[in-house]
Amino acid sequence: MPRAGLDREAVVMAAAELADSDPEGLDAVTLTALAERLGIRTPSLYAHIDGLADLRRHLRVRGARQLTAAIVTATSGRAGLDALRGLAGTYREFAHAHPGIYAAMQRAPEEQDVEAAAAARELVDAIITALSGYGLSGDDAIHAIRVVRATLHGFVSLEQLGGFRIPISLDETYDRLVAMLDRSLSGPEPSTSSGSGSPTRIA
Amino acid sequence: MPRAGLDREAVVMAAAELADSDPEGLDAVTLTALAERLGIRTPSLYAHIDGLADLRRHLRVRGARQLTAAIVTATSGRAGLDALRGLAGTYREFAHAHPGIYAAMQRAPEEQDVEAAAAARELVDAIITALSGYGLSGDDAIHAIRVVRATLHGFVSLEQLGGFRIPISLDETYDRLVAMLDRSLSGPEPSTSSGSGSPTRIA
DNA sequence: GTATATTCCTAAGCGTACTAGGAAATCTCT
DNA sequence: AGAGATTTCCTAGTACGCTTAGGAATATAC
Repeated sequence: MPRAGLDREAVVMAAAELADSDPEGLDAVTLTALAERLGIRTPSLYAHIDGLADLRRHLRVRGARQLTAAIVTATSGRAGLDALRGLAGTYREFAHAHPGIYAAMQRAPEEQDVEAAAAARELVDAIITALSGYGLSGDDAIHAIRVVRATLHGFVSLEQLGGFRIPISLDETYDRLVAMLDRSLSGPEPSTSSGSGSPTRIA
Repeated sequence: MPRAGLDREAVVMAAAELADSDPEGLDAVTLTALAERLGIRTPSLYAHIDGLADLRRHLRVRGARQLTAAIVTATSGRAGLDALRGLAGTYREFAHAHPGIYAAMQRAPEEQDVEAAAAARELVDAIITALSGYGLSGDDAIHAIRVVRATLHGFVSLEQLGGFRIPISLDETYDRLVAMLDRSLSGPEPSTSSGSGSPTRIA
């Protein structure tokens, strides 16, 4: 019996392609379907991954890294609204191009998964770096980054769930949302302030 | 063999309680676990629901209606920032109190599911009504409502996914997010305008 | 009180994840 | 190049969840 010459990368990549291409999305990623796509039997997958949960974990980490890289390339050398637009555009495009992976990233990781934690942290760091031109610091920076992440994720998530049904431009809505974020990031710190922590903490 | 005296409402309610109480969340809602909780055998559930997909559908609709009702009671008689705060607070509290149901609501409904579509529409209508005090109209209103929905959902979703790890007040972040929305809703229409549709369209 | 409908059951099928254990291919090391 | 060790892949089989079929007991309608 000839070997397929697989390794973990190939298996995870195939799973990612399956998740992104199948209309069922992430639910289409069964070990059976994945093995069939790779031309091997289901139990043979266990030579490369440690079961379905482990595969999903790899998908999550892979997606986070991919998105991080895309954000870095899209925002390096840019600042302010320019960087924010790059960030927002990249974020949304990633979700459109990789709906299955984006869905996989929306599962809470295990508590002790250090690899996933590191990948998530790098993603947040990339966003912080992209928005560093706004000159945020201390707790303000943390709150601001949280607001940006929540807003971008919320829009993309609702868009993917089919939450917007009226036939009016979603691009326009997204532009306005980005403009709102820009005003919020540029504007004066709100008076609600509660203590100023050490500068350049991480959100 | 005595009967348990169930009906569909009781079955769906038990499923909701299971989803909200179990640490596994929505994944804990299997027909086997649900039947056990109700003291019947798995196939007996089919007298009340039409399988797992149908059960999830009912959970989705039930959640949307519950959230709609909560928003209506929390915002009626209030306007402007007051109403926005009521809306935002209710939204977040609902997600905290009902994590399983909120998760169930984040699954794309079937295309032809008119009941789910109606429930979703009523939810959006409740938000529109809550924010009517801002005097929005036309396409601006649609974009504004979309931005509000995306932002609230995004924050709550990230919060549930464990996306915020730094030990800095999430309440404070949420307050700032709400303040940002208030400024955006109150401020002048952005110059990006592209046509003004008929007034009081629905987002 | 009888006929009908509903609720619940057991039995059985199918699909998916997973484990055990073995054979063939590849790698390593001299 | 060849022997031993490792890896990849296999078949066989278990466990569990969803689902259907068909029957018996209970509630409901007239």
